[in-house]
Amino acid sequence: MARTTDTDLAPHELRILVAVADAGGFSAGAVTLGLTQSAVSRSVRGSERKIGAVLFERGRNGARPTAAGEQAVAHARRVLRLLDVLVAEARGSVRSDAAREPEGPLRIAAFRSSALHLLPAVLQRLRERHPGIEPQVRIVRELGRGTAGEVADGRADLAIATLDGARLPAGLVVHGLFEESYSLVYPAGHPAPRALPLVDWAENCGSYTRAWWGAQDWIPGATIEAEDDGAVLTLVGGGHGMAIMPALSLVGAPDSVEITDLGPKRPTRRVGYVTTPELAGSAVVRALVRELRATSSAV
Amino acid sequence: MARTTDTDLAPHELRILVAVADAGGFSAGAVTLGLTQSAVSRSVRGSERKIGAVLFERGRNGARPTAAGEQAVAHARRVLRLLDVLVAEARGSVRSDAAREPEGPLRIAAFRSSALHLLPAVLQRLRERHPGIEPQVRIVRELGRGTAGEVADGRADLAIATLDGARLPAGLVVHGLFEESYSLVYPAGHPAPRALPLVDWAENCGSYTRAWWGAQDWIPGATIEAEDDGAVLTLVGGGHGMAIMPALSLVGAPDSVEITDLGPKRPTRRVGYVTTPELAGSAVVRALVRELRATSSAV
DNA sequence: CCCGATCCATGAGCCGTACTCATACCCCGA
DNA sequence: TCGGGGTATGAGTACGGCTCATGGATCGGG
Repeated sequence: MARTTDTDLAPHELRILVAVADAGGFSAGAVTLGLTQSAVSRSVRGSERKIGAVLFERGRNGARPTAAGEQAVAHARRVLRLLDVLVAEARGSVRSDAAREPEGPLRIAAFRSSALHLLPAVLQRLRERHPGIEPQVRIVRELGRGTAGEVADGRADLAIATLDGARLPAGLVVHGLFEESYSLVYPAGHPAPRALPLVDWAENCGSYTRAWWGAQDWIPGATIEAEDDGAVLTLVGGGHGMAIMPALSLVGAPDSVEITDLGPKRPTRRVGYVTTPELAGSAVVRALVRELRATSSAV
Repeated sequence: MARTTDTDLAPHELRILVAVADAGGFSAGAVTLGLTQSAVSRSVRGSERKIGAVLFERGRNGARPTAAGEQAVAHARRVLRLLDVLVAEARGSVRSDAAREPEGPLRIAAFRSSALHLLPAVLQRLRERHPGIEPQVRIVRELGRGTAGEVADGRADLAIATLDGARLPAGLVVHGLFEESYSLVYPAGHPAPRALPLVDWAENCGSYTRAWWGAQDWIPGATIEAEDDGAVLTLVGGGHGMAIMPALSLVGAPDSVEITDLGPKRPTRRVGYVTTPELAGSAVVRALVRELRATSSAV
């Protein structure tokens, strides 16, 4: 005798859950999937009945996941990804059992400076060795849950992240790659850089420089807030201030800025990668990690 | 415009793949699912078309998975399990946001001595703390791919395994729990135990004792092959031989045997657990691992 | 050698379900 | 009170998956 209620969620139902969560509403989710709002509404109700819990709180403007909904959506992303891997690997294993080339899309979330100054070399090596892999880099600001959050939510397969203890990506795989130092940057030839206003940007307000500043006997007179590290560098180059910036942001800095070491007690930050446990073993992620490590150890 | 070919496998299709692989044929798989052979045939063809690879070799009596089929079936089991976990955890998170009780089945593959002498204490603690979890222990001989193979193939959620480097469970999560020593066991009061025949059992032919034997200046005169470590202990207790056995197999050994340490260069083996990346983060597996570690560190 | 047994494949038809369209509902702000 | 975001729901349609029945291959035994 078959179970009276079919309890498992079909892939398209999972996709709908994810789309609704991402889009923030049934109607919006419907358009991203090319479906009708009606279909989405029915599907979500069906999923909720199967699970036995309300997954979305319907409100005036859109729908927001409940606690159970958050759970379900996060899991749904993983199931969908695992299904992709299933198909890709089974498809791949048709050619040769042992030495099979990793191939397929690889979604990378990276913070700005890593995407500009670390990833290009990595991806070039990756492309040379595994032309079948199609990396997709998305620049994500290292704010809030940061790049690791993209992985946690299933929107990326691997994140290049700064590893401060604050962000705790429970249940994710985290590995350090290298530690980089912060340096003082100021307009080339400026006689008294410390008198200049400090140029900072949102992502840099982390725990790294706080402690260092606390130990200094001088504080900057004024502070300028810039959009990102690139803008900071431009401002400093234009003579509008000085900044404390990590090495990655200073790769390829123009001649108009001068960089000086901050001495043995300078602030540092660790850069590493974050991925999900189930992807850590997949061929594509393994290939990328190998190149990441190789490139990073050369830095 | 929708994708012209629907590429994802529905749960029932995955279940059919698993059933066919388990039953060894389309017809046999059909009866285990309560379906028609016709339905199974169509479904498998559909899955093969979606994946783009032949998954089963149809033969005279039954069907056997191809290389791609093995891959697909192992993945299918894992996807199905992950779907179960999705539903269970989302259902569980309906009661309270923070303190949510893990619940649901938890399939454990363990080798004999660990199931007899390690797991009972672990499962008792687990039951006390998480009464909603339903552990199912299956004893698997540590031969071939061993208990870890059960996890790799999706037939168990967690394996208690001996961690010799030989078995390489690529893509799985492996953690050590403790290291245990081998001891010499012989009939109590026997004057010359080394003159007795060596009693051994199939699973013990691992790499652990090999090296040690090579360094010894004596070799046993005869060897008796027993079914498992329990039988070995009985034979030794009956005065029919002596044996080299790991500590777990010697828990609760009868008074009729005497155990002596083999000195500082005695052989040892590592015992640990193996699980899949996607389950490593699930509440049920996490709960079990916690008790495993707690119990093991007390050993 | 043919016969039956035992597999899988395939054609025809039924039925559930997942979609669309259209409409109803609900709540808020102007 | 009405309009404009949202979601829910009724009616009708299309497709996919199921069963039944049959066909085709392959082997072992009288």
